Amino acid sequence: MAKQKVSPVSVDGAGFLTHVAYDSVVFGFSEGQLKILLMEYHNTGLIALPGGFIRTDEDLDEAVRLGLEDRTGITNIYLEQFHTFGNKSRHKPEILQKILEANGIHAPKEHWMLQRFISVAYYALVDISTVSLQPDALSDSCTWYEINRLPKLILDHATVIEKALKTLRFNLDNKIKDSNLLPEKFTMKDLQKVYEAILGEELRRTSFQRKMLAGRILKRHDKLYSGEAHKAPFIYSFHK
Amino acid sequence: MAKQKVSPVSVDGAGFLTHVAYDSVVFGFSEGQLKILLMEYHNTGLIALPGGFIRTDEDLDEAVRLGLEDRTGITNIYLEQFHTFGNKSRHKPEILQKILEANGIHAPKEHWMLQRFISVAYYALVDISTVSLQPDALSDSCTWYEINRLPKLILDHATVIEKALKTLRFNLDNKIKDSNLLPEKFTMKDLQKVYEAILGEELRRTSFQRKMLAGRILKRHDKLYSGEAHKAPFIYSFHK
DNA sequence: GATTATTGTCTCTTTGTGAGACAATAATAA
DNA sequence: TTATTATTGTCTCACAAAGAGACAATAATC
Repeated sequence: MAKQKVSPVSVDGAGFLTHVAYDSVVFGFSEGQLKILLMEYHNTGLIALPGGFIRTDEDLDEAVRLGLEDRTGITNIYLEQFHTFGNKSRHKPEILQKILEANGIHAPKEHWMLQRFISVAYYALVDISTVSLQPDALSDSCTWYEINRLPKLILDHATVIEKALKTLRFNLDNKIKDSNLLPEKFTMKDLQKVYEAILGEELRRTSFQRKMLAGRILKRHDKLYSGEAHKAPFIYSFHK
Repeated sequence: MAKQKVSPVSVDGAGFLTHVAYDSVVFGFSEGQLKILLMEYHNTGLIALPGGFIRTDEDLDEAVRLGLEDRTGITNIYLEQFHTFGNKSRHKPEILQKILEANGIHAPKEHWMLQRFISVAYYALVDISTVSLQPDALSDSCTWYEINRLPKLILDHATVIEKALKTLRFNLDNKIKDSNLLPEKFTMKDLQKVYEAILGEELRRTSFQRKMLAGRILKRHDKLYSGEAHKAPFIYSFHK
């Protein structure tokens, strides 16, 4: 359950799969910090992960990809499903009700959006600098938050983020190549900064460099003359 | 979508979360072979993973655990969610219809069991020797199949199994301790056989032994005098 | 007491990584 | 032009983990 364009809806889930929703944890990186994209519902002060519902004629992956592209504006997002949350304690219809009310929608108790949801959670890795944020009708803001300065979130969204980060850390070596966390070209230091932000710890420069070069992930390009008073670093990109 | 006790049901999903199901890939080990538990629906010849639906008052994990305990008879199963399958191409109402018909249930087109499902998949690791199989009303058999001799399965269940095995292989070192694949006490060779069956490759005996002893997973007990003409192996159990 | 199959442990090698040394720059200051 | 400074690319040494094989120590049989 979360944020998506929803036209005034009928009591049954016409067009949507009832009892199923998705949430997405969008990781971005800028200023040496790992960040997460969060939405705020207007007139409520409630903050949540971007998410939505699945149309009856959409694949699950497709629904998540499209919903997210609507918001971030980028195509070719790296997206990965990591867990499905299905505790009955997640069901808090009063919160949904509050959001709907704030938007002038008076839904009866039986309304499908007020019923219990199983939520399939995905994480995404995007290059913040290439994204233009566009909040939708239900939300009044759409903001990057530093991973260690998150606001209070609705439902179990804090838990969802925690699990997303755990999964990302565990799989980082395999995922970094397909991630969109860095621009096309970057230095070894840039790459190391991303690793450090995600892992939440500092890494040895030399070991890191050796490890990265050992894998056949990186393609080396010209040097980058940044104008600073020291040796110029090589530029790299990921092999396709 | 799959096999579970289902009383003749109303058109809406009264008591169940519509559009949501679970499937479980139950791994077992015997005779040096990794096996999987499959169900056959009577009068149809259709073979499927054991699965079922989630009641509106059950946690997702709870529903899977209880459903599986019904079938295998063991408590304390090791269970882990690994993926949620949500392609729209999974929706094949004619198969469900066939199963219902074979059980004398004539469901109208709008029946909730004939609608599209998102299926949350779990895998379980059980010790075959401690399990007593009890097929339910809808199925006429409930059988262990060797992992590399699987029959034709309904829907995308072959894909589900493949992904389960991949996940299990990737996480084996972390999961083996909590698994129920072996009896309480076992030899190093027994343990190696399990690894080999799961990974699908042979392992070096000495390296394997060293690695297992290096981790603090195993407790060593007396020797096992099997009556065979060679040195007696130690017996081990997992530390709790 | 010799034979046979298997087990527990040891050594040698290779690979990966932590930790640090050091020469090679690219701009700036003298 | 030369020295200074910060940073980068690479090298060495130490150590841990894993592949590969050697070998002595059994438990039953011949």
